[in-house]
Amino acid sequence: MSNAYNRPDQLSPELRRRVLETARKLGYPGPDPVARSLRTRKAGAVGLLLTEALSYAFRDPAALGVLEGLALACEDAGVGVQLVPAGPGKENLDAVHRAGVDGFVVYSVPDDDPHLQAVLQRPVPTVIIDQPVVPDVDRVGPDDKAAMTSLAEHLIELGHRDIGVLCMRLTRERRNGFVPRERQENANYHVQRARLAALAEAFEAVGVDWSTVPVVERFEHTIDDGASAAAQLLDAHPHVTALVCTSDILALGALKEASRRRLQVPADLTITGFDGVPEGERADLTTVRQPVREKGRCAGKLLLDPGRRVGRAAVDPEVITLDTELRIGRTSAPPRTAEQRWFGP
Amino acid sequence: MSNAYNRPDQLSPELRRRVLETARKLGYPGPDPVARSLRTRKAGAVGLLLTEALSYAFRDPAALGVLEGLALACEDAGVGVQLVPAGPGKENLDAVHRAGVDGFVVYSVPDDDPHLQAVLQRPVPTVIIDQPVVPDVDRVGPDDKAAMTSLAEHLIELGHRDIGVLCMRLTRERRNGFVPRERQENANYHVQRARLAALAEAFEAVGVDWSTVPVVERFEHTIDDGASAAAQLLDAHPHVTALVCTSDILALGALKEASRRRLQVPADLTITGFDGVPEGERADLTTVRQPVREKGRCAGKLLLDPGRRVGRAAVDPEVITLDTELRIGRTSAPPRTAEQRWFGP
DNA sequence: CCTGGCTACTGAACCGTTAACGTTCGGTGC
DNA sequence: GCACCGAACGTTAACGGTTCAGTAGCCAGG
Repeated sequence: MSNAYNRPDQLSPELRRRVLETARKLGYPGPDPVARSLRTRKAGAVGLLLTEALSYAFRDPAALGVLEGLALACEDAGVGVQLVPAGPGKENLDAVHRAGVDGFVVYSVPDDDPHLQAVLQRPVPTVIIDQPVVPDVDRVGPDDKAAMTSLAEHLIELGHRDIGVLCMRLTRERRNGFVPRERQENANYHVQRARLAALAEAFEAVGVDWSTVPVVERFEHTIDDGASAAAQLLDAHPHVTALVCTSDILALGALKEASRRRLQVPADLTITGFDGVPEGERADLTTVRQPVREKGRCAGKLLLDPGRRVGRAAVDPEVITLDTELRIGRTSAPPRTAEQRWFGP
Repeated sequence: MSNAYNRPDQLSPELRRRVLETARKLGYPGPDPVARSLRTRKAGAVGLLLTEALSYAFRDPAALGVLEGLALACEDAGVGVQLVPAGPGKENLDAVHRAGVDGFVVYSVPDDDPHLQAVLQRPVPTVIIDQPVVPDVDRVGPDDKAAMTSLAEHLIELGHRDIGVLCMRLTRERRNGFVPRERQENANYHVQRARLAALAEAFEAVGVDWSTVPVVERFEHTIDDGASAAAQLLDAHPHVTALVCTSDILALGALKEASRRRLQVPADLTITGFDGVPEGERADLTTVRQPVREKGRCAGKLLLDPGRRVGRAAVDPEVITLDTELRIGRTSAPPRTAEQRWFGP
């Protein structure tokens, strides 16, 4: 029976024909994929764990790029991609336990995410994209520290010393507003932590007291939240000459707010992003471009590469660091001097 | 054992604790999802079949909307969404056969798609979005004919009689260029067929000879292909006063081409789309808005509603028609009169 | 004629879980 | 003190396919 479908060479064409015909007559719909999976120990799909509501992934262009890259890699290998629902707040660990997949790709979850724990307990290979860093687990991501450092140096070279920062959520609990230094350093999102730390280090190196630099956090990652964060920051610190945003989305929001306030970018205010999403490109944003699609592709390949694994564990846990590129657009320029501020350029 | 995990109420807390502890000591990773699926006959996931390469779905905002809606519905029900790779060209029916899912959502495939056949042979419920229409299978979609008729009437009212049409692929085989009427009527994509037919009917009703109306087809569905289609059409028929596009993406391409030619829209040329995607909204495109997200949501709900099914078949196969809305933007206006063309408005 | 080897096919064990069923036992009502 | 009942727990048979050992049948060589 099984042979008739899967090994035409093992039996005579005549018998195969007879078997298949009888099967058809009996209304047999072909081998059951689940039973097959049980026996062969291959589900033919990889799971994608996102910390966000599923629908969010389709809003954020960076997440979309990752998804696209992963889908591409999986398509090549002929396996499906299963979106595992794991919204924040409502912990649904069962979704992780119940997913019939051969491996997981975990995208950008906080250090202490319980879903991640659940994934790691499953006896299947796992690749983490971006964050967090877990010992003995493959990871794909850019060198956030180095990338942010190069961006910071660009701003420093331009002459900015009086900056403000807009960042994404730092913990799983909803919180918005100014972030004291301690919270920055204890953030559960490794990527945000690294970017903030890189900024702090670079600016302290040129004599800026980081504790005076305003950092505003937003839990939701949307253009509107970026705008409101920019507003909050500019209201309290109208003197800043540059807004450094830890994502392009936030930067686009900042641009929106700047335009609402009739601030010239970059003449009155420099704004920078991070990611290099198409929308940012269109706005000619100064940002760090990272190969989002490549991240997904790379993660998929790593997960599916049969040579790399014996049993459940990676042969040799790898951390793949992807190249980033500083992209200088039209949203960054030297700050106005005091005179320029009063008399115009 | 099973009870310890799934029915805490069936045994004493003491025993449960002991069982769980021993399990942990033995390194038992929890019930195997595949074996569970085999036994319970529930995979905890629904498959999404797209006729396009998986990565394409992440490019087309309309497809993305559908995906988002479906993900939303599935998230509510706690089931995953599995993207089934079924790129065009390379037929990979096995991907359909091997997918361990409780049902399929099929999005916009041609009438004669072999993957669709494979899906229908599987003993699981299926919902088709948009196309094709298959007897006894649930379908969710707008009334394309009525929607396109209302758009046509808008153009007719404005005074357009000399139009050109840009449409998406009409068959599975790659083909680009002008489309003779016969090919329009034999298109394997039901939606395109319906939209073209509605246009033809409406314009013939006001005396336009449809066989003189140029229709240009593009296999790929991108802004650039829309632009090249517009170029091809305008080169051959510079006199048209309106370009009707069967999708917003194509219309955005047409806008791009118009701007390249320094044609004023809508003064020199009216351009209309179909779908109502955010990008079109931003361009203030005249279009037909259809609730793409709702399509996905609706399909998911239909598929997962336990009351609607006995065994594999739908109790009462349903065709859900979603409302559309004519959205008049700033890309449509009355055509210039002959004098205006020579002397300006 | 017997044996050895080859091919074509058959049967049974196994994958890990769940759900149904059977057993035991302590408690309650008469 | 006996009969009955329900809760708690142990046992077992599928679920449907794959795989592998084993058998039957055949032909060739000794």
